[in-house]
Amino acid sequence: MKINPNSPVDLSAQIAKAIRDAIMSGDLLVDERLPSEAELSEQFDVSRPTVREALKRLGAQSLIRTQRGATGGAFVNHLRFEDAYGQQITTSTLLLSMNDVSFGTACEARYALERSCAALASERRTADHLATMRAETHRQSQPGLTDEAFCASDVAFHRALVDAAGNPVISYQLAGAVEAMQPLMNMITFSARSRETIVGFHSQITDALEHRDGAAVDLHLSALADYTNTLAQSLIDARQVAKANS
Amino acid sequence: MKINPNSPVDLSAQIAKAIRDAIMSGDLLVDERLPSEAELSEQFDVSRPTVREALKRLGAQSLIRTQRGATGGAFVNHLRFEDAYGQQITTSTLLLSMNDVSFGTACEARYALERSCAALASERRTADHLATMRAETHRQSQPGLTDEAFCASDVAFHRALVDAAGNPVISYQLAGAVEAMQPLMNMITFSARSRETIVGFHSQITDALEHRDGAAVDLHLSALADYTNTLAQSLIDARQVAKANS
DNA sequence: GCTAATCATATGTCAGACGTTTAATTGTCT
DNA sequence: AGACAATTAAACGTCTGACATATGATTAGC
Repeated sequence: MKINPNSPVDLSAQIAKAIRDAIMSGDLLVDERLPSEAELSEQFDVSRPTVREALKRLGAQSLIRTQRGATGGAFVNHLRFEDAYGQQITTSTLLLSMNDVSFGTACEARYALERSCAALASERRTADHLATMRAETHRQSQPGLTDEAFCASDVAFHRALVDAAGNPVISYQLAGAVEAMQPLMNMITFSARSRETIVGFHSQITDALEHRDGAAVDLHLSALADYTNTLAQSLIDARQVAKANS
Repeated sequence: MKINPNSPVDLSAQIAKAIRDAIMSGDLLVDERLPSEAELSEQFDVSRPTVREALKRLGAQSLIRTQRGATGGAFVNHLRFEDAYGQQITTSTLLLSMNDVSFGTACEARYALERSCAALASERRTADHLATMRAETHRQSQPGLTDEAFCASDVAFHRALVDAAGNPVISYQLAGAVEAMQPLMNMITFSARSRETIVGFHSQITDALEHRDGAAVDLHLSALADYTNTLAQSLIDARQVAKANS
């Protein structure tokens, strides 16, 4: 746990790494209080601002939380799945937008992962999950819905499907896959007619889930994936044609 | 994007959020240079240390990178999949260790997600993937291998399987699922005999992949999942019995 | 014994300064 | 003119010291 002032790496980065390692190795337990900033700056032989920068780094990763006041300080954070969702979605969104992942690749990943919970969801789905999915499907059939609201509802539908698998690890992993797709879907304005088709798929999926027919859920998900991909591809082709004619 | 000095939220957190939003909305493009720390502190009407804390937060999420020197500054980072792996693994590991996820739940998630790429991997696997998997399987059959090295090789085997699907989004998502399991697996010391069984499964999976038989890959993965889960369950039961007798 | 004022502690923020890195500019020599 | 060396300027990295603010603990007073 040594800090090298002559390293090309920032002191605050070294300190953050040292503390992070201590947390991951179990040397620091959940809810345990770290030494105060003044004490840390003495231990690491750096100034308080440097320690603070290190703590902010850890805070950005939700590894610690800070509290002001007499009994305050930095505490090892109990990382919860809900806390990790947001970061997962942020990272996934940026990865997709910055690495020119094709719509096909993203779509393939999303549905491949989502299909993996079809069987589990069929086993464990509750009436609540079905109700949510039906409510969202109904919302999607409303005529006045904006494209944004439709996409949000679409995401909510698939979230319910994933959550129905009853496995928090899967829900966490798929949060990025499902929700990061929304910006990509927003790029393609679905026509009113395609909405009807999607609503149809959603109804079929929900029906299959109600009958606990995992194979059927998988089948309809695959069909939805194919439809989405084909639709997107045709729009992309149309754009290229328009571009070539201009 | 206004900063409220009277908010209960830290100024540095507000500034970080403002810049993060600008990056995610596309107002700041990849490799674009942010204003210098001095300029930012003037724009947001805060001191330079506060701006720096905000920048460290963003740096911890790999959203920006900083460069010293005359043409230095903070630049919007081109987030790459490889950069995101590490954070994904760190977060997944902590989530598993802090939320007393049962071995069964973690195992179920891991294999459910991994099976989702069986079909794709069968289509796209190259000779390279097969070679890696066979090499790792062979390494696992060496008698002198430590438990740690065995687990590392196990992870490498499954990484190759996932990468064979040829979809970077899937590889990224499964990095956490596969690699975060390693600490959990380390907790259970596999006997020499169970190693043989696992090597057998690995050989079957590789064979199926070589014949591009996705269904068989899926089948053997399921069998491996069942075996792992049963083995772990029996060890946990044995511990409880020992505990009750002590 | 209970409430209210005080105190101590620790984080949040600021101001100013100096060191270090790095690239561009300038200057000199060939 | 061209190549190399010295200077300069911009920007981040770090330090010192201070004040503000929040909050639990202590103490004083009734």
